[in-house]
Amino acid sequence: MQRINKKEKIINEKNHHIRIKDIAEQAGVSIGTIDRVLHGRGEVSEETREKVLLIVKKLNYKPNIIASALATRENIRIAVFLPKAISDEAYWKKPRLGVEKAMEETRQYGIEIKFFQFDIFDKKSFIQEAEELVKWNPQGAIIAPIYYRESVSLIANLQERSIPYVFIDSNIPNQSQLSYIGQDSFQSGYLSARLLDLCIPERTTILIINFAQEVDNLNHLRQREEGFRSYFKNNDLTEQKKLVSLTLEDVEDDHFMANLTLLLKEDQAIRGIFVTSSKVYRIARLLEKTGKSKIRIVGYDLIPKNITYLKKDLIDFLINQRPEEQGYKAFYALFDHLINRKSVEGMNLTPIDIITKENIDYQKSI
Amino acid sequence: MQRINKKEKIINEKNHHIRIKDIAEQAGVSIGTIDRVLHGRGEVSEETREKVLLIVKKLNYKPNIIASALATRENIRIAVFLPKAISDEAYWKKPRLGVEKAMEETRQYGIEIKFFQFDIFDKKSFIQEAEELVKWNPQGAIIAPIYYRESVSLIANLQERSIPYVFIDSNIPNQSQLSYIGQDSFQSGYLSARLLDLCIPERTTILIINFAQEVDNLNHLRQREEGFRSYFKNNDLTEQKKLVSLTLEDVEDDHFMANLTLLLKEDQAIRGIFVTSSKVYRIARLLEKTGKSKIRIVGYDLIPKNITYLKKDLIDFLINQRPEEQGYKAFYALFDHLINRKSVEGMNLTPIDIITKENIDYQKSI
DNA sequence: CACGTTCCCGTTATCGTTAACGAAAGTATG
DNA sequence: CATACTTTCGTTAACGATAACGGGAACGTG
Repeated sequence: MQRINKKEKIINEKNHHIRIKDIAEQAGVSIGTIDRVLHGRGEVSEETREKVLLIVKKLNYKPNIIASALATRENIRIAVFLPKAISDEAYWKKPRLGVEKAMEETRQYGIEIKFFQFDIFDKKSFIQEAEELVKWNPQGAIIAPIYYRESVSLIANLQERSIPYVFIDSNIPNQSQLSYIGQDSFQSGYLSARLLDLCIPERTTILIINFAQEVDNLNHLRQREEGFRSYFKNNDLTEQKKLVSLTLEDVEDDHFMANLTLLLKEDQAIRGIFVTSSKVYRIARLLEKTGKSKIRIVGYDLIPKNITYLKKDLIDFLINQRPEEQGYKAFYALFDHLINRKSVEGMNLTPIDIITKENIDYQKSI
Repeated sequence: MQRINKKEKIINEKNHHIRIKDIAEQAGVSIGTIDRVLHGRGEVSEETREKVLLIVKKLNYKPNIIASALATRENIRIAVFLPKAISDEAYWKKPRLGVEKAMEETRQYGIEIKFFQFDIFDKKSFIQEAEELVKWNPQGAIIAPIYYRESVSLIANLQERSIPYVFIDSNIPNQSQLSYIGQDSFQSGYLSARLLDLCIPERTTILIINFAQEVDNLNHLRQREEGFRSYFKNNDLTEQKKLVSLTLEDVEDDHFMANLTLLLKEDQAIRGIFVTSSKVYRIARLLEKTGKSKIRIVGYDLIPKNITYLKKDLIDFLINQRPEEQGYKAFYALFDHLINRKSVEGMNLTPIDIITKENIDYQKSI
């Protein structure tokens, strides 16, 4: 008995696909004309244009991007607009690494990347780099829209030149971004609340700590706290768990240290701390000195200092935003749009990873 | 002042790379000869072979896989050897989806995939499909080595024909697999223990439930339990938490239901249940009827039934193995090896995801 | 009518690699 | 020495898309 197994076999379309040559034949024109129609290059009469487009559609022509990449002479330029990473271990290093990884994978496609990195504390540098970006005249851009007003001005500029762009990390809704890649901050706060709620006894207090002067993700911080509080509201736990918000100005201050230590000593009901940013290591450092006892701590981001305290059991959970993956995906969103000519998802919410001492070593960055 | 920004600009190598033509020129031979040397095709004298290889190395030649894919006529065949998925929602559907996704992305590279799927309860079908696989004569294979002895025989066969293969889901150490892609079961059990330990009070009992007759991942189940128990040993918690193992034979049995219900009623100290497999929904289903009260439940895999109970708060944590990603990465391991000609990581341990009701909707499968 | 200009289009070299074809030289055999 | 065969190599047409080049027709202008 002969087994055919046709269903099991996925035949690649390499051996039977539509080429430009085929369209040209069907339409009775030259391949040069097809090229002009498909790329809006040169002049074509309306009549032949329509005829060609009809046949392209009928035959369901998909360009061979391999051949296209090979034949294209000019590089495609993609601009990456991110905050400067302050140190090597800083958060903003990571999206950049993701972009570079994706770039490395697509080396042969002839894509040129240029980073425009602004000082996160200096609005002027934001504006200046934005100008440089536009001057470079890229075919696509990856943008972290930290400053709202200035970002809107930048993207208006891009819009005008019909340069596609994707947002990363933060979103500005209702713009014409090709895609947004980032985390749902509200939900990550909501999740953090669940984790703390599971881990600490009833009738206790939870501290929510915000560090001020974090310009770059003010919105994130707010939404994380909102999500955190919503969890307790939605689950009717407001009676059971007391939430106390705290905004700390200058973290290196001894004053701050003393105050918080005092607070923790006085209020023995405090059994959980939620830090809305990656600065959670500062709280952990403090508790390392004064003794952590039974307090559970949740914070954000896998930066080295946080990982150290996670492994020392001084931080219990870290929420990971997969920043490398965000850069990686942002690049591929543009790649798919510009090179692959396929549609990309407009909203790409990064998974919310729960990281503990036990799974941190298995977490791949990309 | 002119800004150069050279450091910021990554120039793509498209504009200055070494071509086969360049090597041919340097070596004083034809491009046909280079081709023969690089691919071991046809006859070349030892003398010219060495000369060419020297220059290839000296110029650090990297083939342009774009051009290579375009010029290659014959498809590359990759065999995928997995258990048959019993239903649409079954676990084994997922690695296949991952392979298909990767396949779709590399459509233009001319790769042909054929699935050889065996009945997981029938060793004979394993052997038969393995024979079919070898007969197909692929250039690479993705293998889930469920049956140890039979797998060893299969890969001996592949070895002989120098067909590279990657293991997925389970590993057989010290074989010549190109890569292993799967989870560290021990560690996932260890992590589960941490989660339950965090969530339930001291001086309580935890039930470890194994479902028998799960041929496909007997080893996984064992290692998960081992990891789970190790957590309590390593952290000196054996006094504090009592662990009780339970192996259930036939889960649809009323007897089982009655027994477990009784056990939970009798022993009020039971506050946590760890199910070592994706069958956790059965326990959840049971507790839905009898009342869950304050018992925390951890289990494996994001199959639809489990997700339903997770959202109903009847399962607290699910451990995700990212099965789609495993298939996806297995494919790319072979792709990198066969097409990209770059080395691949021999050990690729999948991240151990903690999934709760709050982050399940943000979990991307690939 | 000569000339320039514009519009529309066909032809073809090129991207870097593959692989088929066959040529030239050397070796073996009668 | 003629013939067949082997070894070693060079040449070249693909792969599919791009884009430069230039040709011919139509039209306008003096």
